[in-house]
Amino acid sequence: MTFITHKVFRHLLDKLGPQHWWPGESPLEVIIGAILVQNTAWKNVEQAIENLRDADLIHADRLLEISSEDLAELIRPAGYYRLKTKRLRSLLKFMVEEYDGSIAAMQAADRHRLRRQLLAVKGVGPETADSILLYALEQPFLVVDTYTHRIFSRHGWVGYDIDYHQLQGHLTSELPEEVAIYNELHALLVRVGHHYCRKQPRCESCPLQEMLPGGRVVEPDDC
DNA sequence: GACCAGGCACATC
DNA sequence: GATGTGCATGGT
Repeated sequence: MTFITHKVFRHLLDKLGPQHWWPGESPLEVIIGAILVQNTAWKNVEQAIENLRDADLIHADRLLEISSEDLAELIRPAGYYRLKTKRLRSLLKFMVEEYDGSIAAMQAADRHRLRRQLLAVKGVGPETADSILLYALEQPFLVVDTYTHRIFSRHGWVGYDIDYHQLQGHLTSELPEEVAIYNELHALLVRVGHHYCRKQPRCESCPLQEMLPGGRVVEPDDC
């Protein structure tokens, strides 16, 4: 048993320090961000969230009161804005109908049942659900994303064809089930993931390439 | 101008 | 069950 995940976590945390995630000011803002960031650069999401903040719309009930057209216009910078308008509304509707729009009520619910409920909302897949659970509700679910998959498969630590839940299980099986650890690990992987190029099935100069043999620190660099 | 970004649902075979 | 496609803005 090598516990590569634990080694990667220690290495990145030592080298880069805590990332203080999620970049959002309230649980609801995190939830909104989780939808808006789907297949989108965070930079674009920031502008959309700022628009909502400026309009004082970081409130589930107010967001459901305004028209879809108005909401779409506000979140336009995040891309896929018509699609994300629908997804946001269906998620907010779920929260209001099932939990009275209360973050505390969601936190008090059985976390596995809540996860299944979130996955049943159109537009909420496993990564979005886990992002909401971990970063908005502080429940121990590790978020797996394209960077996680790219990093671990490119180094040969897992097979390229591994799916979301297999990868999630592989990673969590080597870690204590703790919110603080899941929080940092995902944040660190996103940070370093930006330096892994999309194509090459194998890359010799990716950031963590030389981590294992010598335990040597490697600067993140383009590959 | 091409390529990419912290996914997901749906169509088609 | 696997594979392909639409969704869209903004930065490099």
